[in-house]
Amino acid sequence: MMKKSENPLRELGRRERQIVEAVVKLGEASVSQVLDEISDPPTYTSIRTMLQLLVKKGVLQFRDDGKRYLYKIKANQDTVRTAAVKNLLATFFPGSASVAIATILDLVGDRLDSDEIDEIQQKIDHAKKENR
Amino acid sequence: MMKKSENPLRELGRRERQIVEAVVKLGEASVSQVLDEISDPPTYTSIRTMLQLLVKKGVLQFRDDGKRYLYKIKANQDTVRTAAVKNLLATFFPGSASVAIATILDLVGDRLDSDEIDEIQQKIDHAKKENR
DNA sequence: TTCCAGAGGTTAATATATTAACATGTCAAT
DNA sequence: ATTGACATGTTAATATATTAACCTCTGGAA
Repeated sequence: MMKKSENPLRELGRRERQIVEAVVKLGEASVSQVLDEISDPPTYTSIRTMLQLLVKKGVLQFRDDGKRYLYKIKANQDTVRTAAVKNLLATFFPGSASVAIATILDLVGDRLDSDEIDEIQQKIDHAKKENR
Repeated sequence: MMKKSENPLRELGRRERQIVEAVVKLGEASVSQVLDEISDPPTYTSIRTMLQLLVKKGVLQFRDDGKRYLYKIKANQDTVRTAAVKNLLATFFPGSASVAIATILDLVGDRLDSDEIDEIQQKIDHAKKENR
C-alpha cells in the first residue's frame, strides 16, 4: 500500500535531511561520525538530539556498539536509492532520463573503470533489445 | 568562488524544498500551478507566502505575466541539474556511479526511445576511449 | 452595473525544527 | 583512586518554517 510517503527523505527539514544523508552516505554511523561528516555542524549534543528525533520519527534505527550507538536508515537501501533516483528524474529531468545519464557520464565518465563500463553497456544492450 | 552553498536546494526546509522542486519541474509556474503540483497542499495564500520568501532568499525569481506572476529558479538550469546529480551520487551511490546508471536504466530502460539509447551509447563509447 | 472569481499586499499566529544546557555513567590512563 | 574524554538521558529555550487571516484590485459574466 506504500503508506507514509514513498520517499523516506521527503518529509524532512533542512538539518534533519542533512543528517539523514550523512548517515546514508556512511551506511552506519555514530554521533561523532555524523558530526565529522557535516560541514557546518551544530554541537555534538544537537546532532544527538536530531538523531533521536529521527529515530522517533521512524526514519532511522540504532543499535548498541559497545558504549555508543550506531545509527542507520530504517528503510532498505535499495528502496532508498530507487526513491532518490525517481525523485531526481521526476524533478530535474522530467521525461529525459537519457539526459540524466549523460550528466552522470559527463561528471564521472573518465573515472569509470572498464568493469563498470561493461556493466552499463550490458544494461544498454538489454534496453535496446527490450525496445526493438 | 562558489559561495552561497554549491547546491541551491540544500538549505531549504521541507515545504520550501517541495515548492522549489515543483517550480523546477514545471520550469516556470504561477501560484496556482504550484498548488496543483503539490500532493498535500496548504492554502493558496500559504504557497504564495512561501514563493515570496523564496524570492527574498534568492532561490527563485519572478516576472509579470499579465495580472499574475510566474516564478522560476534563479540559478541556471544546468547548474541545478549538475548539483542535484552530484548530491545524488555522493549521498546514495558513493563511488559507484555505474550502479546509479543501472538504477536509472532499470527504472526507465524499457521506455527509452532509440534516439536516446544511441545518445547514451555515444557517451559510453566516449568514456571507453577516455579510459583506455 | 453589480458581483464573483482569482490575482496580489500585508501582517500575525502557530507549529516545528533546531540548538544546546545540565546531569549522569563508564572506561582508560595516570 | 582520580581525572578526563567521550558516551548517553532529559529537558527547555530559541529560531525558523509554515500556515493562513484579512485586505484590495481587476476583469469578465450575469
